[in-house]
Amino acid sequence: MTDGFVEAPAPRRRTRIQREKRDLILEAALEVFSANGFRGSTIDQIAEAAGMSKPNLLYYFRRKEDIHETLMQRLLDTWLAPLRELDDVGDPLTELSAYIRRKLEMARDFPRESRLFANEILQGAPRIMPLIEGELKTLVDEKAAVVKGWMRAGKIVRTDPYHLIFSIWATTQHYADFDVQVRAVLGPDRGGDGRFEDAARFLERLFLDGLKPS
Amino acid sequence: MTDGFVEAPAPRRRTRIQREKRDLILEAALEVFSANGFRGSTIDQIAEAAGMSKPNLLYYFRRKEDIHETLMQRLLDTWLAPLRELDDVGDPLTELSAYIRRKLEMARDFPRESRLFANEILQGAPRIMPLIEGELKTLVDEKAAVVKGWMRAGKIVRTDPYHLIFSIWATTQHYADFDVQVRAVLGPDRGGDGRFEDAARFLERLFLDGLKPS
DNA sequence: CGAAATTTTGACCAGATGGACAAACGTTAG
DNA sequence: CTAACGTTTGTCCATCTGGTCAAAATTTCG
Repeated sequence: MTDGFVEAPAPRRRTRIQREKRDLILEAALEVFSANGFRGSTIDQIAEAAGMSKPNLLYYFRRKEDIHETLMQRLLDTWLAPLRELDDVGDPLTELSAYIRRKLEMARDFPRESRLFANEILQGAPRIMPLIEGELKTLVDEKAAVVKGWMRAGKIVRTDPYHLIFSIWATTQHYADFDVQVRAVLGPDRGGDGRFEDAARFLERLFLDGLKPS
Repeated sequence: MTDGFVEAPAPRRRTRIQREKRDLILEAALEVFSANGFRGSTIDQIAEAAGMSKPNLLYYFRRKEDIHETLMQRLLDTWLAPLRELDDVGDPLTELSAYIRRKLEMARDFPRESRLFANEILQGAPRIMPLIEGELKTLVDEKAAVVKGWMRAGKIVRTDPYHLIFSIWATTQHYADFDVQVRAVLGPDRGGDGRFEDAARFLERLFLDGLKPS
């Protein structure tokens, strides 16, 4: 009774309906939040997208913020998964290429997640700063150390591992976050489904060899 | 009387006060919009930031959307300036390096502009799609052709000029749009003012030579 | 089955927000 | 100086929005 549960109805245990409906709401909220941002989204919109009434939705999540918080918490794991897979053993250049490919696949397959995250960071990460400074930073530090090891071993060029990770994030997430711009600029011909493969080819080349002709 | 002016009080000509106050409002709106997004910002916030009352502000801009529209229109020129300077003559690799440096300087010196733009694109560019498909696309097409010329001449590696431009946008704007994340991950030591120089060094290296050790 | 617990709904509320308006106040040019 | 024009303010309004609540409907389980 006194322990700090933040979620809506669960004094003891989640029922089947609660699990189902909460998932439904989170899916709807992902759709709405990622398209309109937190403040740009209304509970009514989410409720409608989830096929239920507003008071009904509020039975499962007391407050709008709770939905967002739960969503972000679940999201972060998915979001960091590709980086988690970056493996110390195995050929460095292959590993990095694979990481870039995985991140690009995520931008293609989970653009809503990417935009939700981008939205949050853009606003100064008011609701997830602890996660950034905690879980995310820890993982980046760990993988930056791995990359540093590769550099010391002469397997890849000596540069800044942090900025390397940033540049991979930036270039890949760009295809989710700035999708409308990418499609508009490429035009109807080249902006179709093939754009991710083109991007993959380009990025692989860029990160391995740069632009200077050999 | 019948020509299509959208702006507030100007049946004929702007007065001195109108020019000054409108500039004041646009500056305040840049601050507020870039931090909270369009829907997340209120006229009251902008009015307060501009040091005037809400009705007074509404005397200069009839509607919230008008402020945003004017802001975006003025912004786009500044924003595309670095790309405009990309010059056909001159050494390609030097030109590209200079472009990257200029874009990074813009991310450093005009982060609010970058975030405002990112916010708008993230939401699907509902208010500036015409500018994207028009002015922006035209310029990119033009400069992509220049880059293509360099490739044909063997001055730089043969890849996709559009994705090259995207990757420069993405990596540089990242330092404005995702600033809080960058600073949080780098930590208090390395997240200080030096981060832009580190980024500049890293990006120059990446775009020229890639990661593969020679 | 039938009581208890869970879920759903309609009605309602308070505060925020975009915007209208007329009256008061300032400025400027003839 | 003063009339015309430009600027500022206080007040007001309709709508939107997050959230409450009690009653009704449904599900669960002994």
